[in-house]
Amino acid sequence: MKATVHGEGMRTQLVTIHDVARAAGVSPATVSRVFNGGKVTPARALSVQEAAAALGFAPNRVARSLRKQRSSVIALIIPDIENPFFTSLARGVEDAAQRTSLSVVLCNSDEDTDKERRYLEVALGEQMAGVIVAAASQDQTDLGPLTDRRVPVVAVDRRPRDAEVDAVRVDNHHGGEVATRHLLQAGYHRIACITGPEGASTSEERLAGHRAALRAAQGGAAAADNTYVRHADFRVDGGRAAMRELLALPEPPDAVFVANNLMTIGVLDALRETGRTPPDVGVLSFGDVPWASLVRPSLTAVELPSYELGRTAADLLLQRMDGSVSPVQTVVLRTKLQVRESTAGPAQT
Amino acid sequence: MKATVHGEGMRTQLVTIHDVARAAGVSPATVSRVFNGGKVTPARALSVQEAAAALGFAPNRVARSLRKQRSSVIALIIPDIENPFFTSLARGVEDAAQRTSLSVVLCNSDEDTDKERRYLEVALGEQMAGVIVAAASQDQTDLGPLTDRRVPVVAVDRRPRDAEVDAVRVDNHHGGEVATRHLLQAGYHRIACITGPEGASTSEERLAGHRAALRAAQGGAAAADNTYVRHADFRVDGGRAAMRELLALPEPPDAVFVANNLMTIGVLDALRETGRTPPDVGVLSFGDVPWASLVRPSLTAVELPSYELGRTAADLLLQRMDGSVSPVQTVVLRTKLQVRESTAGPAQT
DNA sequence: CCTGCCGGTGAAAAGGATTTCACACTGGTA
DNA sequence: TACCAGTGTGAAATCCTTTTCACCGGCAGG
Repeated sequence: MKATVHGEGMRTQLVTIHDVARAAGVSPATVSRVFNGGKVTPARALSVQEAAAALGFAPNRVARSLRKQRSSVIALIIPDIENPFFTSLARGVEDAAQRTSLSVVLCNSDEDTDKERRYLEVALGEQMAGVIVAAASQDQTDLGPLTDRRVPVVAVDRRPRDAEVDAVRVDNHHGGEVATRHLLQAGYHRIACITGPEGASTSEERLAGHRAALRAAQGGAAAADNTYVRHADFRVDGGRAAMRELLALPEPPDAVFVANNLMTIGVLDALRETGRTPPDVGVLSFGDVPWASLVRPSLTAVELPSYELGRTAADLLLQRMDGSVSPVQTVVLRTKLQVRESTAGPAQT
Repeated sequence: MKATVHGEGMRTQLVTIHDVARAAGVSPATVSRVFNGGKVTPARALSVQEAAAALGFAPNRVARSLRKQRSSVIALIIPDIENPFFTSLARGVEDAAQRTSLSVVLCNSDEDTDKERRYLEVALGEQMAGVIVAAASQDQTDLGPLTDRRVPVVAVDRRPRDAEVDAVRVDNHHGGEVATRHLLQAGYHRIACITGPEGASTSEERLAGHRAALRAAQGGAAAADNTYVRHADFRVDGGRAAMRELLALPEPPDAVFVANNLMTIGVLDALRETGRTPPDVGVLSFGDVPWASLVRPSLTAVELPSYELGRTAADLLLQRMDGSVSPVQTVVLRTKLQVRESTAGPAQT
C-alpha cells in the first residue's frame, strides 16, 4: 500500500484538474463542478471521482483562492502564545471552526505591534477568509486594510480603538470590582492593585473596577490614592518587580489584586522571597493561574471564560462569513469568582 | 492621516501591479522586477515605488504563490498547544524565522491524526515553503505527499517512522536513565515509571532509559518487572489516574519517574489526594513543570531544551529551503537534570 | 564601419482553479 | 409540427503575479 503510494508519489508534478478531466473524458469545468456541488449527471460524477482517486488528485488551494478571492483558512492572532489564557482561547476558536471546512492558523504577535502588522498583512495578502485578533495595542493595531477589503474581523479580549468590528470581551470592570470587594470582605484593608500597561483597555477597566470597590467601602479618597497602584507589563517578571516595590513600601499592602495570571506568578514569587504566602498577604488574580491546583496554598481568582471567548468570537466570525449584515456587535462575557478556602482572610486582623 | 487612509481605503477593489504600472508609466513586468530585485533603471524604480506607495499597493501573495509554486509562510504543526513545552518550542521556531522574510503559522493537531492530516493537506495545498512537525503519531503521520513534492520538512521532538526527513529531538534514553539514577542515588528503592502511550518513540525511549538505570542498580529482574510501569496519555488526567493506580498497589512505589510535564501535574494532584508530597514520595518529571517555582515543595526535573529544539528545527528547515542537498540529518540535543533541594531523598529510609 | 554582446524593457505565457456564457439536447406543451 | 423551458456541458475568460523570450539600444572590439 505504502509502496504503491510512494511509487505514484515520485511524480513531483502536481495532478491538476485538467489531468482528471482528461482521464475521465470530461471538461475541467465538469470536474470542478463535481467537487463544488454543481449539477452533474451521476454517471459522469462517478467517473470523475474515480479518476480523481486513481490519480491522487488534490485541488490546488492557491489557485482556488486566487480565483475565488478568498481562501479557506482563518487566522487567529494572539499576543502571547505562552499565556495559557490565550491558548485556551485558541482551543475555543478551533473547536468552533472544527464544524466547518475552515482551518485555523495561529499567529503569535508577541505583544509586538510590528510583528502583528506583518501578520495582518499576511492575512490580507493570503486572502484569508477571516481574522480573529486579540490586539497587541489599542491605537497602533490597524484593522482598516482588512475591513476595507470586507474581510470579516472579530476583536477578542481587547478592542482596538475605533475599529468598526465585532468584538467579544469580558466584563473587566465588574471582574475587578468583585475581586477587590472579595478581598475587602475577607478583612483586608490596604489593598494594592498591579495592573497592566497604561493605555490597554483591559488594564484600565480592571483598575477602574478595583477603584469602584474601594470607593464603595472606603470612600473616594482611598480610591483616588495611587500609593498602592502599579502598572506592569502583563508578564511574570513585571509582576514580580511590581510586588517587590509594593513590599518595600513603609507600610506595605496587606493584599493585592493582580490584573493578570502571569503577573500573579511573579507576585507569588516575590512574596516567597520575603517568606510570606497567602493568606498572610491576600492575593487575588484576574485570570486563573495555570495548574492552580499545584499552588499551595491555592489562591482565589477571577475566572475568565477564555475558551468561551474564543468560541464566541469564532461563532461571530462565521456569522459574518455567512453574509450577516447586522450592525456591528459586542458580546460581553461575565467573569466568575473562583473562591478557594485559603484566602478566607488575613492571618490576624 | 487616518482620514486619508480611510478615504482611499473605501475602495474595496484590490490595487494590482497593473494599476501601479499604469500610474508609473511602465509595464507590469518592470513593477514586478522592482519588488523582486530585478534589474531596473534607478529612475524608473523610484517612480514605481512612488506610484506603489501612493496607491497603497500590496502584492497579492496568492497570485505570487500560484506563479512561484511556493508561498512565503512555513507551518509549525504541534500536538498540544496547551503544553508549555510546545509553546516554548514554537517561540524558538518563530525567533529563528524572524530573521528571514518568512512568516510562521501554528497549527494545533491536538494529538489527533485526522486533524493533523488535514493540516498537512493545508500545508501542501497552500504550497507552504516548509513544514516543521511534531508528529501526533509514529505510524499514521504521512509526510510522503510533502516530501514527494519536495517541500522541505523537519520532524521535531517526535520522529515519524520511516520518513526521510531531517529531525531534531532530545536524547530521551539518556534523560530517562539520568532521571531514574538520580532517584536511586537519593535513596529511593521502589521506583515507578509513568510513561506516554505505547508506540510513541518518546514514551518508549524514556522508559528504556528508566529500565537501563534500574538494571544497572538492581539487576535485570527488577528492570524487566512491569509492576511499577504505567502507560498514560501525556495529559494531566492520564497522569493522575496512573498515579492513583500505583498508590493503590499493595506495596506502592516510593518514587516515580514521570515521562512528561503535564502528567506530573496529575501525579502531584493524586499524591495530594492521599496527603503525601515530595520528597515523602520522590517525583522526577521529564520536562519541566510550568512555573515550577510555584510548586511547593519544588521538584526535580529533566529540563528539556524546548526553545532550542524549535530554533534548531527552523535552522535546519531554512538550510533546506536554501537548497541544501546534504543527506538527511538528525540532531540530538541533550537534556539537563534540574536538581532542586526538596527531592534530596525519602523522608525515612 | 560592422559585428557581437549585454543590460533593460515590454508583450505574452504560465500557473490551476472557478465561473460565465453560449450551446446542444431533452421533454413537455400549444 | 413548432416552440419553450430547463438542464447539463465545454470553451474561454478570469483571478494577479512571475518569468520567459524577443527586441532594441548602446557600447566595445575587431
